[in-house]
Amino acid sequence: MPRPPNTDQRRAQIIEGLLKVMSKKGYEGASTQDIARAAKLSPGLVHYHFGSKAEILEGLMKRLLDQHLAGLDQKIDEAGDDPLDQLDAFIEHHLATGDTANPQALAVWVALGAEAIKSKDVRTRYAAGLAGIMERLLTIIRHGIDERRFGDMQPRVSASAILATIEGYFVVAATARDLIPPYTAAPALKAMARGLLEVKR
Amino acid sequence: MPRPPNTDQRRAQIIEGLLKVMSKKGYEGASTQDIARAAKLSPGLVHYHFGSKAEILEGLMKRLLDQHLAGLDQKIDEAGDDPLDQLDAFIEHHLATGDTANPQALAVWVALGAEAIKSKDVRTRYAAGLAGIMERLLTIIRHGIDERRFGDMQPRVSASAILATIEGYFVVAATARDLIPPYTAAPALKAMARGLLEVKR
Amino acid sequence: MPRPPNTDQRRAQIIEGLLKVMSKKGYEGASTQDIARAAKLSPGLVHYHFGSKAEILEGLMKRLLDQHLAGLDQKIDEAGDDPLDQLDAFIEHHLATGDTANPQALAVWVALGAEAIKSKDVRTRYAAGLAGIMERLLTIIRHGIDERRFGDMQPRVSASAILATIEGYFVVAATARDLIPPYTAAPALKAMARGLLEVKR
Amino acid sequence: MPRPPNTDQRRAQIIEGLLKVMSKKGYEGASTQDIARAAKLSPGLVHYHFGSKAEILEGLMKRLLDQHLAGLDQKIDEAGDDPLDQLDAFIEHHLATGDTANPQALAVWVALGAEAIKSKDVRTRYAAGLAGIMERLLTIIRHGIDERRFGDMQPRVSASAILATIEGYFVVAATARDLIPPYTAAPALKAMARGLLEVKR
DNA sequence: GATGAATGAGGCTTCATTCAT
DNA sequence: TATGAATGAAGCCTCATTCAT
Repeated sequence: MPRPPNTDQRRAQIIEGLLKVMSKKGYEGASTQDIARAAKLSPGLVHYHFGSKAEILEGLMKRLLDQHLAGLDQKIDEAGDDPLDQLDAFIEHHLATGDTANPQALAVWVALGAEAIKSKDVRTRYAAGLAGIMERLLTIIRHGIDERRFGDMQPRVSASAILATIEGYFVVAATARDLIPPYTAAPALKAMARGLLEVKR
Repeated sequence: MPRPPNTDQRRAQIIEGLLKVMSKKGYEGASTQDIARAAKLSPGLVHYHFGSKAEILEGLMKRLLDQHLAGLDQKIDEAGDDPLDQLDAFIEHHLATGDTANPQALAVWVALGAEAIKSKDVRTRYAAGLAGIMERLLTIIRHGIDERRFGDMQPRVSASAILATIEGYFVVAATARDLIPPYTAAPALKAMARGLLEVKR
Repeated sequence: MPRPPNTDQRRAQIIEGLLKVMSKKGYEGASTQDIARAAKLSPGLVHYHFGSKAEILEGLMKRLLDQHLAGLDQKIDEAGDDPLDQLDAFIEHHLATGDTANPQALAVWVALGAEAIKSKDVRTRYAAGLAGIMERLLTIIRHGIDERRFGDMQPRVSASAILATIEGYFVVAATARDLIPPYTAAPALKAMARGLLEVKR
Repeated sequence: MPRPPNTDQRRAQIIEGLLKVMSKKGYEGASTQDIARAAKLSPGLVHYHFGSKAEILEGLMKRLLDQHLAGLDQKIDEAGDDPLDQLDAFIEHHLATGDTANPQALAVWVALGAEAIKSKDVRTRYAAGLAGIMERLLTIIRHGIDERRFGDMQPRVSASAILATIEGYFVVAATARDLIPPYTAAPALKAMARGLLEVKR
């Protein structure tokens, strides 16, 4: 009499465990036992559901990106058809709420950036994540250019600059939050982006 | 007739060893043996010259920051008295040359950001480093405001935004360089900064 | 369907391993690997069941003292109500049987004395152990005084002297056994104690 | 032009260094560097004057014993010809002055006892030291018996018992001094010895 | 004689992973 | 599925000893 499979739930639990631990200790610092404890599971079970620590990380990245992009797409969608509104929605989704809400995800994201340097696998996924985000931005920018709301410039240049600013705010917020006056990140980036995109009116 | 002291040289060698290894494997991934090998020294010697691995990291951060700030100050100085020229010099020092020259230092800097989340010590130093860089930027911005070349805004907001963009370009360059069109980082940030600072003429 | 827990047994095994090794090499000389080998366990397992080498020592001290005091209390109990009989039982429990039986425990006890000088933790426990033994002795002596079988003197002075003699026999037996004529320790201490306690009849 | 040899002085310095360190950290805990530091000498010099750490210990034991026996012989000599006076002098030399004066030497002696269990070399020397001390005691006792001041008993039994008490006081004083009421060690041992030796008048 | 840098083995501990149940 | 014991490699660091000067 087989018990009902709960693999998905367990995997989610474990990924959540890694998220918690990793936000404080990084990836290498997160031992299997730490993860198990944070997930309230036994150590053996972790390797039952994941072949290796690296696989958990893979799962975590996927979850983080999927959630982020889903939320982002929704926000952009809700912004309507105006490219400037869409741009603002894009920026706010990344930087609003006390300049980057969820500090755990923030810390993990920064840790992932460092991990990407060491591991080709992580780098590939991390870059794909950034590319996915940038894709949304490019769509908005191209739309703005088409509508003549933005100047005629190379979208990739502007998009990568905006993306870089967001990434940079993440790093600074996670390591030296005091340097950023509260609630200024999103407005500042909006101003910068307007300069870059030569927004009309 | 003792052997001539060479501690300074050895310490520099070891720090250089950490730099090399860390740029590929991160801090935790850089084992004592790795560092010794990269420095072409015996493992025991590492701990003869440094009390702990953390101390080597401390030395590395100091070296990185001191060199960076020295170069930065010189560039700003050479830029003359015009605040806009100074701003450009500041930006170029960080982002010119194929969008951030020394890839090793770049990778290490990103790794340090991640390490800063885990270790209070590293965080303190890292934040101090960022603060030092920002201080230069604030000086430039205040100078521009005084001269009425920049609009009248809160310098810290602009400074942190510019700093964030630089940090973000570092991360993206180190992890997903393809996303940045070559040689566009400095110009893009200059454009953004002009928008933000309401540069006159 | 988990593997049945055997932590208690394993811990006992490891403590036994330390006892064996320590009796020959002392505490510092007993390496983790030595202990594991003596316990017929893998090195990693030692730290799975004990947080540190110091914890194993703690366990060993506890075991040694608990066993010793349990045996001692039983012997005193069996001696009946006569204080002189109790005293003799006390002395014999420590010094009979070829002048201190278990040579392993003896050697370990001497090593613990040395360790007590270096480590506050060990010192505290060691002193507590001595105090526990002395407590039994004090009870006997006070009982003898009450019954007017012993002279009227300060019990602590006599008790500490008797305790010192026992401790000293341990050291000499463990390091220069030849100096003690066989089977003379207990009788000699009994004679000394009688002089000290002014035993009547 | 050879410089004046100072080997003896240096050796004494180094031995003194070991004494200091060993009284706090034991023999294994006393690293070569520790010893050098305590002796205010360079690490290299330690091995220039002593072939190994073990040799320093050998030197220390010799110094400790020679000094001790010299002082002891003098005290006994000063006590005159009365065997009881000699006995008291013997006891006082070991236990007077706040129950064992020099705490450093005391701690080292206890550490040596533990070391004797591990190392045959140390054991041989340690046993020889004890034997030397006991020899003095035996001489006194035999003298007392001859003079009919002591009863007719086996001198070695009494001597080893007295020696054991002294050793034991050392251990207790070094590890749990509180258990010994101040200034009671010598008087208590005198009383015990009188019982044992059946001292007349 | 003297200095202090250099060596390399070994110690304690952590950890990803496997295994018996 | 689940548990938690078990393994063995590897990491950081200490240390007696040697060596170049």
